[in-house]
Amino acid sequence: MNPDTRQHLESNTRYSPASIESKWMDLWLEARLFSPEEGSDKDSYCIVLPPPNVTGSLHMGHALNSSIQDLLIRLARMRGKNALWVCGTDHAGIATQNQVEKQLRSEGLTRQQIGREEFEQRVWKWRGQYGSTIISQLKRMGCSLDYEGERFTLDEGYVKAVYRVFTSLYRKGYIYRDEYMVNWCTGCHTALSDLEVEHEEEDDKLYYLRYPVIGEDDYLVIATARPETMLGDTAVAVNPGDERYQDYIGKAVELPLTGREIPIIADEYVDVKFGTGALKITPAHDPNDFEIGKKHDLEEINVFTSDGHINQAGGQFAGLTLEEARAQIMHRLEGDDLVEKVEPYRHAVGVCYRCGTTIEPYISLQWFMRMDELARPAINAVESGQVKFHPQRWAGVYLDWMRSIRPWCISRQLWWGHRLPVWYCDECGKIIVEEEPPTTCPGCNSSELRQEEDVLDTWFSSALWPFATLGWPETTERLEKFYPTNTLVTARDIIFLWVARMIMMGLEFPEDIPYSDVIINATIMAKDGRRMSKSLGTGIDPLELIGTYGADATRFGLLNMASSQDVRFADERIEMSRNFCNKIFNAARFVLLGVEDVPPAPPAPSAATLPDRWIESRLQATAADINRLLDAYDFSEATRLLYRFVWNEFCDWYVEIAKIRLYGEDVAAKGEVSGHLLHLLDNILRLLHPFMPFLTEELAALMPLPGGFLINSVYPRGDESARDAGAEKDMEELMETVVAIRTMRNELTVPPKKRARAILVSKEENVINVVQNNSSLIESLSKTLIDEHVADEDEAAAAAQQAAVVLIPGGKLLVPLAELIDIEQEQSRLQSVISRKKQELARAEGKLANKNFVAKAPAELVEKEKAKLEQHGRELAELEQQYNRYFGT
RNA sequence: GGGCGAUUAGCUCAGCUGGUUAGAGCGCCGUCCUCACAUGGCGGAGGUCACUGGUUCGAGUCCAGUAUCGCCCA
Repeated sequence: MNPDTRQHLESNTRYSPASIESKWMDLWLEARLFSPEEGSDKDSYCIVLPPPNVTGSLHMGHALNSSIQDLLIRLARMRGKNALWVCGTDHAGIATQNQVEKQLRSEGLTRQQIGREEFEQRVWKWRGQYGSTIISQLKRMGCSLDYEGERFTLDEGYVKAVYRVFTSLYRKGYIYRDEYMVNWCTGCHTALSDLEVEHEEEDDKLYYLRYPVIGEDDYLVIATARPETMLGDTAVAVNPGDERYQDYIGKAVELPLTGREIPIIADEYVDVKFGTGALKITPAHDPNDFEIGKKHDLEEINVFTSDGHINQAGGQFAGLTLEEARAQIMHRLEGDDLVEKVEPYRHAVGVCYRCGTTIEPYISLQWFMRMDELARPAINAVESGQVKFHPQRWAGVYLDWMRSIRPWCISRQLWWGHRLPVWYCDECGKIIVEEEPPTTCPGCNSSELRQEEDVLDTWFSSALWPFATLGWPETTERLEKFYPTNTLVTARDIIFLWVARMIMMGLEFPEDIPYSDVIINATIMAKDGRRMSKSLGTGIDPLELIGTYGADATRFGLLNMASSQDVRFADERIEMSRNFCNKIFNAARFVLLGVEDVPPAPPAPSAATLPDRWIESRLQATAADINRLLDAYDFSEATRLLYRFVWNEFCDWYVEIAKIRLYGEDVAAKGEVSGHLLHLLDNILRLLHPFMPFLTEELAALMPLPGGFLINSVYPRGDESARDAGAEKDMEELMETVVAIRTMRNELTVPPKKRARAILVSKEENVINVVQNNSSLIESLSKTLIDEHVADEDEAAAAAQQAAVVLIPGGKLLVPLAELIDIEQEQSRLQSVISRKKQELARAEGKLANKNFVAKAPAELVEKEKAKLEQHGRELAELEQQYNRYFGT
């Protein structure tokens, strides 16, 4: 170690992540360690990053999600796989267009003013400026993505894949054009698919309106939440079984404010319990009414414009916004005494997932994709277990949706995205669908061709992500090697938007599943137990966490708190992880600074002490368990296991015990323990690396061991057969002994520095050996020297007149009191020890008194209880004897 | 309206196929600035496992129902 490094380590008692993190990311990138090896014959492992929205920035979901993905990809790499984590973003049609339109507005412009071509140029420019925000944030997280191979859903090659898929599906008849009712966002001015509409409960009003019956002095009262749609009513419907309205069926009402005459029809769909049981039917503005309209051959009168105003069909109200129209219509109806009442009404309202505007059901000419045939093999892939969900329950969610899948509206009235590869011939009306732009119409030879204005749903292109990013439709080396990919890690709200569609498209085009495992990561909720919400201000910015605690701690903390269950965010977890990082840093400081000037001897099993054998056994067991947990995707349990091993076993015990030899006089022992410490630290760093890459890489670089980047080192697999059960048992008893002494000392308020001595009372040879062979260890850790051994009570009584008694496994210790503390304290302490022991005895007695337990429980368990009974009974007797000897009865 | 999930210490969460003295982190109490670490050490207190029934020798764990909260779908 060079003197500067030494000085730096000596003077810094706390781990400070900031400078180290950026340093290592630069070095990794420079050494090109994140890209797969070309022409490698290693097994492949591939994850595709679910492409984040190019306008997006890192939120808690991404942070957790990418922590998991990076853990998996680093693990695979360390396990010797040729690993590829595909990087990139999707073009996010609506979101990006909205961003740029906002920018234009600030310049007093609209996209219509500058035209489509210039608008597209503006968007590309915007993307160049802001589009890599989230990618650079992933670098801050430490993510080892293949940044060099970053993809974008509007890349040249990617567009080719999209057009190939579109034309193919069109020719198979899955894609078609139709005039149909769609979800229309008046804010974004486009159609949306069902999945892009979010439902929110809202407090609204239910308006009861009177529609006069023609030719009679009577009226029907209908209830509606949207009175402004009445301008487009073309019928009133009642349930055919509703006795209240039998006489009205077949008659007609006069539609107020318009004077139009509309029929009263009967339809089973009408719910007699809703409102008055009479329903206004507006086929152009309600999906259910649309169906009823088709059935009864009603006219569809569209009264809205695409930007949320009343159109010419709305007569005197034309030009008003929907809100204004509602107010004016209600005002007029009130004036005509046609309002029965208005009630408060709570119902779910559909809103745009991008801008929050209320969605209007709207009839328009759109492109659709039929999904049922595509869904069938995708259902089968999950049912058969070819694609597995983790946790498994999400497979059910996927299957439910897939089994009742509906046609997908794939066209969007936007200028940013993949413009449909569709041309219309104005001469003969032919529709031409080609990957390459046609020059003349194959039907009439006309060159007057017009390309479709609409673009595709962004999710249409991102459904191709697992293979389009690897080069499909070309047969590239990447596609051959990495498809199908291995694992997809994503949030649950993306199961339908992505996972389902990726599986369908994968099976249809490269004709294989896109990945075999789908991990649905937990949702991190706000502290109020609900989803984090920007508008409520309950969101937490992961970048702030990284700033405060470091990327490693943020990653470890997120993995620790998020198991398969949703979890409320708790910064204590991140703080705990920050402290853990600091603990590791300091343990490494101890090792690195302590072993530096001795030649580290390799750990020789024969020379190993009990603690050496114990910690090695624990290391092997821990490593094996970690591997098993990671293979089962149980990341949070893996963090707990690592924490326990590093902190509670290595730091709390082994390091403390190592100090005896490290700071002692015996040079050979010093070398041996140095060897063990380096070996352990090396393994700990490698085990931790996929969880906290920066700190571990930094510390590994300071190790006086050969080897390059830790990121390229071998992940310890652990070896169950290398476990040393005897050493583990002996060491556990030794630790129990130390803790028992410490507890006694604390309870008797013995000053921490006060040295004490103790007499071991035991007849068990192994106990005597272990205690005697490790008396310096016990002394160092408990400030109590066991310097005498007697076999039984009589000898013990002779050896110590007045002593505190400490039960230890296989015997007890007598700690002469005279020099320690007063007798009374020991008396009350002993009383509480006795009462605790009585409880334990009673528990075992109770179980064994139950005849059914003895008869039916496994013999092994019964034996265990009997052993407990015996042990507790014996110990209680000894304690009571001790008590009586000193304090009378 | 349908489905899924949760309810365990003051807080945030673990607890695999039913059998451990029900665990962790934070917080709390006591104590210690011991030469890796006060983002620390040592010791400790704290739980009728939401409720009601059932299955079982034995239930936090399995079954049924109830309540509350959350998420998704319509």
